Amino acid sequence: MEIYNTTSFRFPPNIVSWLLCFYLKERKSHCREEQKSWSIVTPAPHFDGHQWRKYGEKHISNSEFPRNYYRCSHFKEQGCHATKTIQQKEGNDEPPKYIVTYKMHHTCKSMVPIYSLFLESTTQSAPIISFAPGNTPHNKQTETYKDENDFKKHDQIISSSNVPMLIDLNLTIESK
DNA sequence: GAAATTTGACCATT
DNA sequence: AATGGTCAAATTTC
Repeated sequence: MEIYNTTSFRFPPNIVSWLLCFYLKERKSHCREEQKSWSIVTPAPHFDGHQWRKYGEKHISNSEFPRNYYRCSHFKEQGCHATKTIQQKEGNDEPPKYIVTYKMHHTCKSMVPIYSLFLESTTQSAPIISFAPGNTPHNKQTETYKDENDFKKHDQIISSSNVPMLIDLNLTIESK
């Protein structure tokens, strides 16, 4: 087994927010089917494993920053009604933070997973998160967490790190 | 030329 | 009338 290439990329922190969404108390209500909208705060509001199409922008009264409106890119072909808004949080955060508010769950099947990220989950089954290089089909996952203990381990690692929640993930491509 | 974004108009709610 | 959400034509980007 010979390593011939190593890539490192910064892992967007909203994944961490999503994990916390599942494992902190409030996640229970946030992730219920009947929940209509839920929000996260993140410095990286765009990467959440789904493709979005911007359809509007509004200035909000008493807000310094405009609010951007996105809907799922598969709205037309697949009738997916998931939407989100992104608005930069007031204050001089460095890096800036954004409030991302989601409405409706995805009903689409994502055709082109960027890093095959599965964070949608029912409350019954444990969520599955898998990372794979772009364009790689799901059977080439490099990491899969599928049971709760796995997740708790992951969660602890994340929780023990300090708040700038950027994780460097080494992607190692190996030959036989 | 297709697909995504920009941007003012338009609409609904209060 | 003010506010926030959506539409859609024009524009930009790939």
